[in-house]
Amino acid sequence: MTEDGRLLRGERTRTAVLDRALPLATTAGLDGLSLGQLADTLGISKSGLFAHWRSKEALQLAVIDHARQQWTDEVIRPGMAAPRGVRRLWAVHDRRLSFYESVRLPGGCFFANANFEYNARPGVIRDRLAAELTDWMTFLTRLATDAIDVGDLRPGTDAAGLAYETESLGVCAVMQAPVLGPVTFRHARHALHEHLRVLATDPTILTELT
Amino acid sequence: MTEDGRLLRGERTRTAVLDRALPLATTAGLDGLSLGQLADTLGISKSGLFAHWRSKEALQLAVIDHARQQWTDEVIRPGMAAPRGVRRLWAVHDRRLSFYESVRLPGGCFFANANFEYNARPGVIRDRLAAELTDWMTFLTRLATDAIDVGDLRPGTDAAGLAYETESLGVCAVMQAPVLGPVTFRHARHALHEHLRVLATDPTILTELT
DNA sequence: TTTATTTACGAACGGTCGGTCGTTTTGTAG
DNA sequence: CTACAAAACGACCGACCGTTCGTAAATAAA
Repeated sequence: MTEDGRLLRGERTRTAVLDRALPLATTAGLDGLSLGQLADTLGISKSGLFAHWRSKEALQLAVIDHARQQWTDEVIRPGMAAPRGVRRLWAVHDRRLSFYESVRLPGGCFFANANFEYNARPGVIRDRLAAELTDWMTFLTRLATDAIDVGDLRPGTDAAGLAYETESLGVCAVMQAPVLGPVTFRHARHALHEHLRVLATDPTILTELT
Repeated sequence: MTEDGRLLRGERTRTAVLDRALPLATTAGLDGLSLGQLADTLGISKSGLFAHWRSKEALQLAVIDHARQQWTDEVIRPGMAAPRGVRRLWAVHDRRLSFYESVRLPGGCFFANANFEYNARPGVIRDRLAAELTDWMTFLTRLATDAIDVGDLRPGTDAAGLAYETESLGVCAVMQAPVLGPVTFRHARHALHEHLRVLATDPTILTELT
């Protein structure tokens, strides 16, 4: 956008629209996202959106890409800065919780909301969301496997199971926090910490983590 | 309804409507529930619904009550038949997983979906859903506390934390099963089983459970 | 400066939404 | 049988939805 706030054309307009669409889709739902409302809050006309995306569905898919990009930049990449092994697994878990604990996004996690919304609605969007979830679980499993490989966790540890538990604790903390309060984040941290302590070859590794 | 399938008036009509509305609201969302579509599939007129509920919101609240009733009858009550202590906590966890594992309800768990849908939408419905979630967590915590009181779990065990982990594992298994497959149910059972074994005063109690 | 293309606009479309109204049907109580 | 109230109906309302279209403005290329 220009210095006076007006939108420029082309790519910059597109990212500006997606920046605005993501929080709207997070709170109102990816399907409940209203193109009219989106255009109004951007100060552009509804029909102008169709110059950039051929349909609402195309825009929704772009929102998903945008959300993944943001998630990668703000959560995964910083978490990956931690040393390999169980420290990195913990860093990703902790970053995710911190991200939502500091109320960065109203409406909770976009991907969790969208997955729930489209669980029973076949179509292109559901397939895309399913692929994102599969990728994410593969990533978590790889973190767990690495923690086993470097010797932080006992050989024979169920990497996929550990990834599943990490994901469950994280998602539910974000989901239930608006109702049950920030205690859910403490529970999510404590539960995984306890479990890792049981699985660790040297429990003292865990004591130095938050 | 009469022997030829037509609806009678009064209470029986109301429960017939709710029986039909609950799966629709589970798949399309409590807000995405369409009164026109609901009336069509029931073979009645849309305006006829307003003879029983003054507004869509009133019907949505009735759907929540109906879902809770069904949940109590089909999941909680059978689970409570188990002996006190850790066996009962496990029975409730297991019943919940079995309920959805056998594909009883398309669209997953109504309450989980609705909670996600209304997390960022203040209003009467959100308040009601929040109350339901609070009640449910209180119930789970009570089960955990009881398991401690009867001596199944170590004194000093974090009952609220255990309840939180139970809920997280159960919800996410149902949520992710459509994408990741039934392996999520195995993970949810295995993870809680492992955790309970760590917390148990006598681990042999756990071996006799599934 | 002229030309071509992208970008944005306002108006309008068909469709669905929740909701209202007057009327008719239906069950039940007297 | 009569009278009354609950229940169901069809027609209709205004609002909003995603989408299209013809056109005008803005940019980039010539």
